[in-house]
Parts: sequence; structure tokens; C-alpha cells
Amino acid sequence: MAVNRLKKLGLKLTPQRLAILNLLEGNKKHPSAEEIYSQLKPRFPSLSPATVYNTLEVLAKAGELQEVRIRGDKKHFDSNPAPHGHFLCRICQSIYDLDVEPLEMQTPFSVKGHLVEGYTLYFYGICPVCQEGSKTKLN
Amino acid sequence: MAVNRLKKLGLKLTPQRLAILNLLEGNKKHPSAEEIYSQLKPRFPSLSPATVYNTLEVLAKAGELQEVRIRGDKKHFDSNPAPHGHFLCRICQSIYDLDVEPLEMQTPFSVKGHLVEGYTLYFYGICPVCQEGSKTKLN
DNA sequence: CTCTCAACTTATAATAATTATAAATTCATA
DNA sequence: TATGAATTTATAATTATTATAAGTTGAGAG
Ligand SMILES: [Mn+2]
Ligand SMILES: [Mn+2]
Ligand SMILES: [Zn+2]
Ligand SMILES: [Zn+2]
Repeated sequence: MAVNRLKKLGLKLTPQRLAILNLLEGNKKHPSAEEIYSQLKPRFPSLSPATVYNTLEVLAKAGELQEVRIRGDKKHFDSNPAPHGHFLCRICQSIYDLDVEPLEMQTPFSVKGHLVEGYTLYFYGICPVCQEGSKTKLN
Repeated sequence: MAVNRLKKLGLKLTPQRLAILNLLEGNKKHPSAEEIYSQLKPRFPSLSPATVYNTLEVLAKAGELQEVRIRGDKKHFDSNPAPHGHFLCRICQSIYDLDVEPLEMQTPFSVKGHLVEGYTLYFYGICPVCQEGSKTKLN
């Protein structure tokens, strides 16, 4: 659980960090820093946006979570640090996990003299929910 | 050439747009808006950053060039609008084209109900030049 | 258990790429 | 060559994020 992940990294166990990790744990929505802040603020009235940003940065650099930069304006966060495909719906802006067949690559590897240590794969389009929505309108 | 691309889109032919398109044409460096501005400013003293941003946005939306968002802070631009892999060197920050084998996908396609209209594939690591550099130091 | 202090949180200011606004200029065509 | 919509420009505004500095606290030492 979150407690162990923090201890293993030599990080202090604070209520704010626990709350952020617990909010992210098993969360499939890939929330932004601001969304995380908004969701926790009611239960942690003293919480500051800077703490959310700091915590997310520390955990991302430690490899405990990954930044998802599928949108141009803000970062989103994923408690699963393993590389996997992401999909952004251009209608509802939702971010989904999306694994596409031949794209499972083990890093590091070398291509044409380039040492590849990591990669991101982002898909853009229309999600199942929004496709269903437009079908309904056409009927 | 650039003249025809602009005419085809119904865009006015201005010296600024021609200069931007010509700078990008066949350019493998994937420059940022600010780099484009800096390089053109000496020859176009009246040039404004806003014009560079506007032109790049218009041309990107028209599908004449692509935005490369491989870095978190700024966008880079590529006169080749076709999807292809990019590589960012964490040492020198250079951006290279990098095509990796099983990753040529034709859009649009559908996966698990998601309609994929486009995608980006970004690689991160150390480029050939910087690998050579660190080898030299070790000798 | 309580002392201590580096680590942490917080409020606030600063940063920086980009976007918006509005006035001046210019391309294109009649 | 005159016209007007499109474009350029200077400038201000935006906004996610980062930096700063002062106050607070978690956790090990004693
Ligand atoms: Mn994910
Ligand atoms: Mn390219
Ligand atoms: Zn959707
Ligand atoms: Zn390099």
C-alpha cells in the first residue's frame, strides 16, 4: 500500500502524500494536478496546490507514477508507471488506457544508434461513449 | 513549393508566411516557435512572435505541418505532417526523426470501441552524438 | 516520552509559453 | 488605383507550473 511505497523511497509519511497516493491508486481517470487538488481540498482544507505539484513531481521522478502529457495544456497522472498506450477523446477529453497490439516494447533498446530509455504512445480520436452519443442523435 | 501550399489553402501570400514555410521546408531540426522567430528576425526586423505563433497554428490546423510535443515546455514544428516517430535526447535536447519497426499504423482505425484518428509516438534517451561524447570521456 | 531539525507544507510571487485584443498595415482583386 | 478583408504587430492577458521563504511537523535520538 501507499505507506510502504513512501517508506521505501525514504520519504516522510504525511497525510497529504497518503491522500494523493490513495486517490491515484487504482484510479483509471488519469486526473490532473488541479483535479487532484480539487478532490482532496474538502477533506484537507489546509492543502495547497504546491504540495500536490511537489508530491506528484517527487513520485514521478522516483518512478512511482507516470506523467501523461497527452494534452497540450496540462499534465495528467497515472499511478501505473509502466509504459502503456493512452487515448484522449477529442469530444469529452477523457483519457483512457489503450493498448494496441504490436506496441509492447521493452526498454532500453537501441535503434539506429539512438539509445531509447523510454517512450510514450498517445492516441487521439473519439471514445466509445461519445461515438454512442452521436449515433443516438442520428436516429 | 510554399507559394502553392498557401494558395491552395486560400491563405494570403505574405513574406512572413513564406519565410516560415521556407525555413521549415526540409528542416530536420524540429525548431520551436521561438527558434523560428529568432532565426527570421534578422532578415525580417518587423517580425512579431505572434505572427510566428499564428502562422504555425494555421498551418498545423490545415494539416500542412505537425506540432511535435515531445517536450513538456514548448511545442516544436515539423514540415512533414505525416505521423512518424520522434526521439528527444535528454543530454543535448535535440529532436530526431525515428521510425521503429512495427509501428507504422494507418489511421483511422478502431480498437476496443475507440476510434483512433491520429497518434504520436515519442522516444526518450541518448542520441548517437551524445553517446559518442561520453565514450570519448571514458577513454 | 519529548526534543530536535531536516523534511515538508503553505501562501505568495515569479516564470514562460501561448493566446487574446485592438490598431495599423497590406495582399488581392475589381 | 481604390477597397476591404485578411494579416501583422505591439501589447496585455492567461494559466499551468515553479521558485521562494516562512511556518509546521514527522520520525529518529536520547
Ligand atoms: Mn494509464
Ligand atoms: Mn519529424
Ligand atoms: Zn468521449
Ligand atoms: Zn544528444
